[in-house]
Amino acid sequence: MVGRRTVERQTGVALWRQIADRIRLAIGNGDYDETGMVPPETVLAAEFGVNRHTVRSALAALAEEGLVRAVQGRGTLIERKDRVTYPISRRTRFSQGLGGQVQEIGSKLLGQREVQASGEVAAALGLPLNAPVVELRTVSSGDGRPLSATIAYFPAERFPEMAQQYGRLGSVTKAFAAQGLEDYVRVSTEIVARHADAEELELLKLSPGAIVLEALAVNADLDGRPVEFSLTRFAADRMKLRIDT
Amino acid sequence: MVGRRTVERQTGVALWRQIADRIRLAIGNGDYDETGMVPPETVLAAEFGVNRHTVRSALAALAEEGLVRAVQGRGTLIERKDRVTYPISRRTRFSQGLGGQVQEIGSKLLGQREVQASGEVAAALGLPLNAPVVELRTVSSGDGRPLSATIAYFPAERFPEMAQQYGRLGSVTKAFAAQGLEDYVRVSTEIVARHADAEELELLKLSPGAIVLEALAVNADLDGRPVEFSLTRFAADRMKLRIDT
DNA sequence: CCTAAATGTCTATTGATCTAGACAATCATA
DNA sequence: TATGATTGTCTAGATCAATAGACATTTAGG
Repeated sequence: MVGRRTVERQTGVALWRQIADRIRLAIGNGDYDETGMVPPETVLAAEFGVNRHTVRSALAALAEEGLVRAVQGRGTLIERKDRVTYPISRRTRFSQGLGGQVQEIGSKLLGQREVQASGEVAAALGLPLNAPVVELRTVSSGDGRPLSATIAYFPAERFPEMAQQYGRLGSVTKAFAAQGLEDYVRVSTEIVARHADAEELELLKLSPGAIVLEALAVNADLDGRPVEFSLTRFAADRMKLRIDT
Repeated sequence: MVGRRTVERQTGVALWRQIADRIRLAIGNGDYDETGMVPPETVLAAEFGVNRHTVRSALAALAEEGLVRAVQGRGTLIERKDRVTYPISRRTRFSQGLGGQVQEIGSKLLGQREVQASGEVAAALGLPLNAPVVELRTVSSGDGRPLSATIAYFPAERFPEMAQQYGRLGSVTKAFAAQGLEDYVRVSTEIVARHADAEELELLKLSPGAIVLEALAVNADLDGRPVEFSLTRFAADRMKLRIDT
């Protein structure tokens, strides 16, 4: 990996947070797999060129996330190794893609309502401005930890029962099927990365200051008519996206 | 857009930096296109629930980046609207994809050498461990601003002149062609997001604390044999990735 | 059972960040 | 040419982040 042991000062990002991010990445890369432990605090402090207390703040943040557990006299043990891979392809289906990587996949419906399409939503779905659309907000989890938060929009005229069917079936694919749409494909996905905002911190149970990968996706039926526009925010420290082409 | 006007305290990320990130995002989204200006400092301070001085720190950081310019008595003018879209598809070619979005595309070769393939590189290229590979390090720019930094690996036995040809032609596609490979396709791309490290801050001329999108890509010839493994780090505040499927 | 290695806790100090308020300087416009 | 809106500058104080050092506590191992 291409990890460098340096931190930057006076950047608006606290040193303990930078160090926590580095250690989380190193754990995810398997750098500490031999021992199953993070190096001692004094060693990390020397590596990063900071005081031991600063390293302790970083480790405390990782312990708060449940990623490590410090044991007095022994060291800091790694509890979890992270980063689930989320595949994006023409046939992207959330639950299928994660198969095998996590034991339990959960999807929780946070809210549903009918709204008027904003400019962005209307353009994506090929609808006139202010056309009625169904909005679903969901959070998906793997092994009990939230992985992504999604806001999805569907044309209300074509899929009037979307909210109801999703609530019953717990799957977009099944909800489409129940309304006569047997198949659909991913048309485009746009990805940006940014800091998580307050709502995302709560929904995804992120440690504050974390990064989210935001994916804006359009799905269409086999005739090319858009059927879904979704905005998914992935916890960047728990997920990577994989595009197979 | 789904932008919320909240900032988090005691997160290890300074408020001025969070606010700078938000405003940068809003500018990129075209939220201020009507006026071509950022809202007044007092308004922003009220929106974010912070002191005006804190907003000023954020705007100073954006001015440092050349994104805005404050004019006493008038307001803070937007100098650049950001986020170039980088398309990822089976036929991903760096320079072609950006066509029209930026005037000048520049690619600078930082270094070249022959190294032994690490486990990661060997696995991606389908080579034995420690097989000889050519490593190229480059930085690409649009309109004079760096957009991405790449480390690319090529099988040295098959493409012995890779470094030389790239230096001469300035393009991976052309360098391949000069060595008898007429066509190649993108096989897979993995994307993660994280904070930029010190080297990336310098290479990409990022404001400290910024986020990078890291894309690990494998290209193969038409027989499916891998010809290139690359690790590209995009300046997340200047780019978005688009996957057309 | 001692010792080394590691984490846990405490105090004190310095510098960065954020708030608060006041006022100056500049620009657009009525 | 006033006036209001806006950015620029300064001071002071409060809170957070980071350093420094000392010592306690726990664990593993000789």
